[in-house]
Amino acid sequence: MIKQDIYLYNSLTEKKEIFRPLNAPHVDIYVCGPTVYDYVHLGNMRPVVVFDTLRRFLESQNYSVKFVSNYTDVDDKIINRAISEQTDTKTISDRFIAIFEANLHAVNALVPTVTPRATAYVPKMIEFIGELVDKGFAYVKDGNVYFRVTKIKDYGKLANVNVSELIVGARIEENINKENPIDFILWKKSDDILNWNSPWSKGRPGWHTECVVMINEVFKKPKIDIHGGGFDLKFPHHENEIAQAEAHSDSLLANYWLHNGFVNLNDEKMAKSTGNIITAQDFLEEHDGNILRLILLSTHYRAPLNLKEDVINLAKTEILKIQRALISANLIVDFNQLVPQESPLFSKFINFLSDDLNTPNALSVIYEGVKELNIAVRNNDIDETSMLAFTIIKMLRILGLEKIVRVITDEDHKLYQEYNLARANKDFAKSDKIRDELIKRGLM
RNA sequence: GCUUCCAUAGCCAAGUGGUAAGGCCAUUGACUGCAACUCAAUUACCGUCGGUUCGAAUCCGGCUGGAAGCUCCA
Repeated sequence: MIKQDIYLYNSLTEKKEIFRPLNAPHVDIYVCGPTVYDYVHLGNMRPVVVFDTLRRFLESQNYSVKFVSNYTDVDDKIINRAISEQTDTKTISDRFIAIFEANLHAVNALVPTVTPRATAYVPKMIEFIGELVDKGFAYVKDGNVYFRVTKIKDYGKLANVNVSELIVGARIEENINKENPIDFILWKKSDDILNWNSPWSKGRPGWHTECVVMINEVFKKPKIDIHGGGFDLKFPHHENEIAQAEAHSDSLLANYWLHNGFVNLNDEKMAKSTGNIITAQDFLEEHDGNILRLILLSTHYRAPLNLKEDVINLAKTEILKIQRALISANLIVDFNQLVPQESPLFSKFINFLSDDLNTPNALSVIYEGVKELNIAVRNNDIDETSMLAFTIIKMLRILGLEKIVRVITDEDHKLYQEYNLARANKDFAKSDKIRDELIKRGLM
């Protein structure tokens, strides 16, 4: 039973639309994953957290989600790295996939239903490209295959770019092989260390083709519900995916195109080219993954997010605030026996998430709950405490922040009771000693 | 050059036509054996100029400042 209407901002139409899956309650989501040639940086973690949260939210609303995120393991950068390290590309890919997956785990992202690797689908890509050639949407030149963009009448509809202006824009590299400067490559002739035989040449597929084919193959259909990724992928990557899907299957590939904003570092774009980056690995070695997750959810997913020291400290403080409230609640109610009853706050929370995944507002509901919980605990209102704790934990789980909930042991309970007893007996020397221990355990 | 987007308190950040959510910080008070925690109270006319409107942070236009895309990129 689906609970209520959900609105999502669709980049394709540039407006919020009511979300209607093609085959409810099933939802198909594809998110462009990383090219696995190096450590990912914090910017790469944004789509991970955003779309994982979308998935969790949809599942909480009783949708059954097939969540697919690929690994691009066919790429010049991987080849170059493999050559410079005198190894093969698979070694490089495997290494950085493992690191990336550890990063995903650290931010408590659910494991995707499927994580296809481009290398596993190359024969299908060759087949796909062949069909485009047969249909006249692609042409072969010197062993390379290019997509004939002019065959797509409204090319540019996603990124809102104009073909003639693009050409005038002149930053497109001159390539005399192409019929048109904006045509993009589907098959690249190459005898590098990573290549496949094709009817046109020994070579490898183009990046834009990889995603389309993986979507077609993994979902076994030409059109899915949601396609996500960073803003920068809108053009040309997603635009070109759409063009190929239209040519191949007369489909726009996905009904809803979602794009997350960028992460800036100290007011500058986070980019490897300028060296202004923090790798996810480095950040997560220094800070808890929940901190990163909270930071990424504290700003609406489409807005830019500026990372700096203050923001990290703020996230730490906020997590502590939630933790403290739940600990004090846990000291008077058993979390294993919470009455499964939701506070009215819960529907407010869901309403915010239903409005284009407004996580900042959703978080504000959690803080509201925290305040109510603190009051309930102080009043020793067991029923209210139980209900609020249940509700807050449920909300945290939907945001993927449930790991911040501390587990209180029997020993902790006992210690706390001793503390209260000592205070009641005005044995302050003893109570202060216990207090130190409680603080040490993070319980006060 | 072309195309988009953004500009809300010391900081983070919602709100997109009816007189500014939430959090951090700060100040004051309550609670406390002292403290911490917690609770309560206080703190913004929304970059700027002009227009539309009974009414605008919210719509339109100019200006200033900033960002992104047009090339690999989350």
